[in-house]
Amino acid sequence: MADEPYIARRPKRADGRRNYDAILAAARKAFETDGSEASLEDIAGQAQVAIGTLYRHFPTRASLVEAATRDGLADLIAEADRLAAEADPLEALAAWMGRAVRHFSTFRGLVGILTASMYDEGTPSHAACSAMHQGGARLLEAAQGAGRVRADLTADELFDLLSGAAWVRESGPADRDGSERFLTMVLEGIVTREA
Amino acid sequence: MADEPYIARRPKRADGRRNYDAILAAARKAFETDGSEASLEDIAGQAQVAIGTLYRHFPTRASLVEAATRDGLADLIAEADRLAAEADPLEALAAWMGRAVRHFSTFRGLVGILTASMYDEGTPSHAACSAMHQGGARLLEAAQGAGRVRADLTADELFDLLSGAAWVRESGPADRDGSERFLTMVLEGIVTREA
DNA sequence: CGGATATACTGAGACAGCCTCAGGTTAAGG
DNA sequence: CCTTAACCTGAGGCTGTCTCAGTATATCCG
Repeated sequence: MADEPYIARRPKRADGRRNYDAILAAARKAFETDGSEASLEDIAGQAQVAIGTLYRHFPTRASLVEAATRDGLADLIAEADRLAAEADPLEALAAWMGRAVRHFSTFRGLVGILTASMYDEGTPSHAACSAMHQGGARLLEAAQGAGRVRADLTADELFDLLSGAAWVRESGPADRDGSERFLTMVLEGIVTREA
Repeated sequence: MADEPYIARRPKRADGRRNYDAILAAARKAFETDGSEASLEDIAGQAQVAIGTLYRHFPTRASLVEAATRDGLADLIAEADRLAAEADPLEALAAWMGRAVRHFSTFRGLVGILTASMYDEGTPSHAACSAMHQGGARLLEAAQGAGRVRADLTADELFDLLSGAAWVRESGPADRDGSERFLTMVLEGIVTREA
């Protein structure tokens, strides 16, 4: 608890809000193009704002990434709740896994930041990551309760599998998205089954 | 074929070889500690060599990484051949997968470089990566031929799974190596089987 | 409307890391 | 020894991060 994680707050003054939003929009575009390591100076330039202004609103790169992906993560968490109400727990889990992988690989570098956030409390995205962890764990437990998923799989392990799939998606060649098949293999296993 | 990939060659003069080796040793240590993004200036400093000397021997970071991991990759390839001679094809494949994952995560950032090399011919590690790809593919085919592994799994997909596991290993918390269980899940699948 | 004031903006500059290249050094062969 | 190709050096240009002293202005309130 040495220092509070920076959660960028929407500022009070009108010009502040304008700049905050402009920076966020520029950041989303830049992250999409160049990944999470996009130049902050470029982002500031695109937002027509001096570099100091960017740092005023987003003191760390992680805080900017967090703000840029906040809505998407919230959607993902909401989706977990929605799917939990579905009839088939295995289908719900599988569907959510696909969605999670897609969110994790919104842009290059995101999975890494999210994974780090999961285990480091002093990080802007930690709270949201924990919430997502819970959502995923609930879906997993439901599927396990129904006897559809092996009982010895932990939520942490599930997220390892999801992160791996997301990493493959963001790192592989542009013309091949391996994550779909990746998840199939994870679900079904690569070893043949006895009939 | 625009430009040849740069494979660092052991230089001719005695002082050149000395420096080359010193840089390589320093690089291995630095990569281990700081990952593949370790400061090249620091590495040069540790090797008691000016920065220009480092660049003379290793014109790109990738070429230094390639040289630093060349032996390990060669061992891995040799191991594939050795295991191919084993009795049980599935055991051979599984054993090799574990070994591959361990090599891929020798230090932070390696998997990314290796994955990029796999699909980009203009890269120092491309040749070795291709050889490794072949070795893995042979083990896979053997296991598939024996009916032990699902026939629709391609070698590319296998490497996706391995890369994912390696990435989890290098990115996860230091006190938990998720790659072991990761591979178990990949092999067996997380969905329960009908008896 | 006209201060007062907290909030916000600016951009120069310190610093770190990458990479190049012109100029100096030296090992090795004859 | 002398030649020469191989090698080494480190200043310097460049990009990018991050800070901070100085300046501007939105907003509130009388």
